Amino acid sequence: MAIKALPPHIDHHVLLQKLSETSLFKGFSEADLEQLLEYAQARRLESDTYFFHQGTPAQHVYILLEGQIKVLQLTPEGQQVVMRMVDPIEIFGCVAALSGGEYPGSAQTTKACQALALSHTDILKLMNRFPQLAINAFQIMVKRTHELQDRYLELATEPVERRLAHALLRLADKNAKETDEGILLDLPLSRQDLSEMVGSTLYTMSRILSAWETKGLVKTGRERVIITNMSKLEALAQD
Amino acid sequence: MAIKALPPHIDHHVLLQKLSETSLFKGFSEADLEQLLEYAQARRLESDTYFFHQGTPAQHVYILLEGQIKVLQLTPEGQQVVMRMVDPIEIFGCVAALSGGEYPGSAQTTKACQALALSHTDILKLMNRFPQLAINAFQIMVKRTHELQDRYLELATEPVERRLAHALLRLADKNAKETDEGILLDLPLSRQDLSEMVGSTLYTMSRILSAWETKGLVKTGRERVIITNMSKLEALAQD
DNA sequence: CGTTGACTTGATTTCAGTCAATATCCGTGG
DNA sequence: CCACGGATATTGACTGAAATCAAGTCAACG
Repeated sequence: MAIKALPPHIDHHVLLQKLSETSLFKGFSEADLEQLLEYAQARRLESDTYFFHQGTPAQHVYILLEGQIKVLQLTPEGQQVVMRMVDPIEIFGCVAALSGGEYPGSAQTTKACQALALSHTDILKLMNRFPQLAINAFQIMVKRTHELQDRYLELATEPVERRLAHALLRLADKNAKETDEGILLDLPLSRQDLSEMVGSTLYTMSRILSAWETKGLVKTGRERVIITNMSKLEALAQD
Repeated sequence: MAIKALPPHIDHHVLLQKLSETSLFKGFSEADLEQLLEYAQARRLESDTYFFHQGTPAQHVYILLEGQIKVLQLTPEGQQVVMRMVDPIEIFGCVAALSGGEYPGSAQTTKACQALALSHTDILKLMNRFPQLAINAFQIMVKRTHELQDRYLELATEPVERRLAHALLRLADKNAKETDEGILLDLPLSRQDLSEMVGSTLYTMSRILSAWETKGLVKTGRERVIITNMSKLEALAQD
């Protein structure tokens, strides 16, 4: 029950409640979760640090409680590509850790983060005890694969501008914060970051955002994007 | 034991042998396989037809015994992208059918094909009886995801020429056929097909292949590619 | 302030897509 | 057997989207 090193501001019951809503632990009773948590370790990381690095043996699955991370892949030439953004109550590192290989990418924090870690071996044990855990993991994989396929298709067929629109809409889905100016994407978001999500360059991002700003679709600032006209942006993304 | 509609030229024992080597049925005894096959139906399809279409409910998992198929995805604008090629003793349709949604792509035969079909519901039953089946399915998903990630990275960072080189090398891995001229890619392979694998156009494919031919890397013909200088092609793919 | 990192903008280049014309191969049927 | 028609492929000319390169601006922060 006692999770090592979990900071006091996280209420135990709220935590259980939250966990029972994650895709990994969906359908688990409080008692089951208590048992699961026996194995969990808390991890706290500052902004701009790494939970794990590409190519290292995958020893842990993580559940993000607070903050945000991005999963990066690095090409041999050193170019970065953002594979996905992870927000609280999502798991990451699961593909690698469940199959027992190496992490295919690096997990970089974009804010201060609080997470739970479960070791590779413990997870397998737990899956034996709770078959539902394996089923849930499988469902997560399936969903992940679909998302990746969608983005692959996008990358193969759509021009940069539309890809950027899609990327912003996806971010808005998860990180929307209403303000009087519009929908603020609530995360540090440089032109460089955007270009890595979209498979382009920071220059092109800058140009497109400028053009959109004059058209009244967005307001931009240093590492900030505010969507001021959602419907027009959606129209742009589709056709 | 008796599989409906399986043509006589397929020997039962050879079939069992083959199946036990597939990633889905790895580790299964002959007796287990016999039981599994109770549920299997044979499907025979001509070249250039479809096992299933994108967007239809995923009712079956298929195991390809003979021939070859490609899994296509179609954009709303009608552009095709080849997600992967499937060769004998691989399974396809598994992601969708195991998760119970719709097929995310279409499975088109490139040759006459012989396959076994297992229904969605039967597979779930069998997974209960043989937990190893679920584990194997999971491993397949993991591998598939990795491959897709690799190709995503490639698409996001590499120029067309290198992507084509990679695509040909991947095909050579699975469909190599030694000839006196070099390594023949043993499948009907039009410029159009290549462009859909690489995310480009048939014109660009034609130009690149012509250039390569004058450099002595390949020999090309109508729907044929022969790799004559593998090491140079590999060098091109890497850097 | 001065330095630094994020951003913008213009000029230029390049890669690859588009369009159009032509060539080549292959099966089919007269 | 040859001619025709329909894929399939090649090639050239052109265009365009986006990358690259190069200044330069702006805001934050010690």
